[in-house]
Amino acid sequence: MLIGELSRRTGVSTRLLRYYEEQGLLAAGRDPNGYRRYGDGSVVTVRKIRVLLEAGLSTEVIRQVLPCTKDDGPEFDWCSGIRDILDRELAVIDDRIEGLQRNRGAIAGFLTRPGEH
DNA sequence: TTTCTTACA
DNA sequence: TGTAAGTA
Repeated sequence: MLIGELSRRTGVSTRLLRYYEEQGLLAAGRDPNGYRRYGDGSVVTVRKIRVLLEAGLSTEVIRQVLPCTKDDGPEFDWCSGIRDILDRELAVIDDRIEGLQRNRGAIAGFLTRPGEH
């Protein structure tokens, strides 16, 4: 199928589909006229990419993790060092949460202080 | 009409 | 990401 059909079947814009390819997430063949040609598997690949993206993973992490996903559900077939990569992601998220909690505490403090208005 | 690349908002 | 331009 061409990019337009893949776009309709996945709900992802052609712009993004080309971007995914540029990021090494989605493979595409080429027709003699230069048009990208996709196989049926591309539909599930795009769905997996979306799930992973919604988990907040960067395209770089997805590139490493995608080849180790199972055909059906987006999730994994624990090969290579996927666990380490994902564990590291969890750690950076925890760090962000800590920082946000500090921000929250500071702002909440401003609100509990009697205003001079 | 659809797709392609490049580039700007 | 959307969109414009100029093609094939």
